[in-house]
Amino acid sequence: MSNAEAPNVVSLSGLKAACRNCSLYHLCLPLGIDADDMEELDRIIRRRRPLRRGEYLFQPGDSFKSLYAIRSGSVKTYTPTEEGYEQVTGFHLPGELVGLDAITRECHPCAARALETTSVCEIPFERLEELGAKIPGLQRQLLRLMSKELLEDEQLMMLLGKKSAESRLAALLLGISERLRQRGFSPREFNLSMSRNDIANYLGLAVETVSRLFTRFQSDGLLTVERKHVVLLDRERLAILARPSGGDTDQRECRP
Amino acid sequence: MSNAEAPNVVSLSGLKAACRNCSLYHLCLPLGIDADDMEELDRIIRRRRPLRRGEYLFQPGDSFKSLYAIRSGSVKTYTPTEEGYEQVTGFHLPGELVGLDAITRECHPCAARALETTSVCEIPFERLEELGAKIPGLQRQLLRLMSKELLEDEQLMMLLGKKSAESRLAALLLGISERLRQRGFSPREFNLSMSRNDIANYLGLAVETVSRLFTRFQSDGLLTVERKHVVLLDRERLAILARPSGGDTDQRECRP
DNA sequence: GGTTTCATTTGATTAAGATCAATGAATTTG
DNA sequence: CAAATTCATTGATCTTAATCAAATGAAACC
Repeated sequence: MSNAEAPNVVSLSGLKAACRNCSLYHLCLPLGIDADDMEELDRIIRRRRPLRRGEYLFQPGDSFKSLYAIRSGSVKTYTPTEEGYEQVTGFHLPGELVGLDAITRECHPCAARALETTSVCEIPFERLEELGAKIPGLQRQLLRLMSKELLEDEQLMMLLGKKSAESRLAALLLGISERLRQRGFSPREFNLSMSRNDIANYLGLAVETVSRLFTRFQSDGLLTVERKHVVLLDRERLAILARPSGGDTDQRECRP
Repeated sequence: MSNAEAPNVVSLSGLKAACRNCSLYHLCLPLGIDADDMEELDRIIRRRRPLRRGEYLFQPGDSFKSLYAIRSGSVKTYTPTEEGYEQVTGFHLPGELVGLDAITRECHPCAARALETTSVCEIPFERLEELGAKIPGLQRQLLRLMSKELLEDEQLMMLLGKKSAESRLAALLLGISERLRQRGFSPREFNLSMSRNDIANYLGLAVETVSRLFTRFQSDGLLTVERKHVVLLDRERLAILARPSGGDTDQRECRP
């Protein structure tokens, strides 16, 4: 996954800010943040050396200082449960923010770990808040991003709550595909940077089940998969699979 | 569930604002919002006639204008999926905010429906944002609340993702218990305002399974249940059940 | 008050996915 | 490069919870 070219965005030419190349930029700019504000935002952002696979962005209990925007690569977040086990809570792709769940407690409830070589921008939260007071659009955008995150979590809950193993994996793949598409990557063909184990853990399935599903999906002509590399051949049919398999819950619409 | 008495809060006496009696108040006040600001906040809040069981606070697709704070009663949120089915995404108790997931899209992705007679405060979001610009503590508190919501969703995801039916129900009961406790209600004894069907739907289980589990929990001496009324007799043991039942995922801690 | 309707409980059977066990491929390490 | 280790796949069996079916209980309606 290389950096995406910026599609139609208003006059970037005068902007020397490095944010220009950040996918997050596309999320901010359309919402009333102009070039001047953008530069100001850019000034508070810290760039860091890229993380290598397996390195931590933060660990549970670390005090919350910054949000992180993924520029390239990918990250998994997970919470260790009692005695060594862990539960993967999310995979984060370029252009996404990590660390939002730490704001309440002022310390990170989960760990964030690079799944591959990953570069991130560090956004010191205090400075972001100060800036937010000056730039109303930014404040609003931050709330919006968090709201979006909530929405995505809800969708995942729906997935985990109800559906068959098949639906879960189909929905995960389509979800990743869609997120990549939104950022200008190919929605059809991509590399799964996470292990089968991570996927299984995330979806609440056994590794073996995930493996079998990939095999089945492939022989059904839905996709091809080789190791990490996936090509979605029939997204339509995958979308059908991703839906509640049959009669889920029978609460038809009733009146107030 | 009747209204809770306010526990130790700083000099309320001079405060004529109705927010004084709202559980949400306890969430706002500790975080740097003083009495004056509070009055201002109070002025933008609209009170509405109580909802009866089954009435909607909003429906999917309704345009997003306001957040709602539950004052008493309870609400379920759910998203209708294709063709009549629904997925319950949350139960909301007094003192909790509903509607945060609508900020991104400016329209509600889910429905909110009263599970019993419920009174809410309507907080027009535009006005709240304006006020947020003036009162830095408020802005911060709003982010904090959203972050908290994210955290709770993550915890639920962990629940749904992985665990046995037993763990799920135990965790739900303990979760409700804890939320009630935080608001000054009894954590030991309460009424489940939602139907078994809602519980099953929320937890991703069949109704029959939920019913059997209640029966089993009761005969194991963990709780007593009669219709809606639940008494948690052994929260310790419930907490053990709520944990990942056995070897979940075997990813031991490895080095960076 | 009695009937209809809906919610809940209980039992019997079935199916989906977990677990156990083993092998094969790929990456890392010395 | 070979050995070691991790990761992925495949097969066989077992467990859990879903599904099917029915009965009972509670509440709403006329």
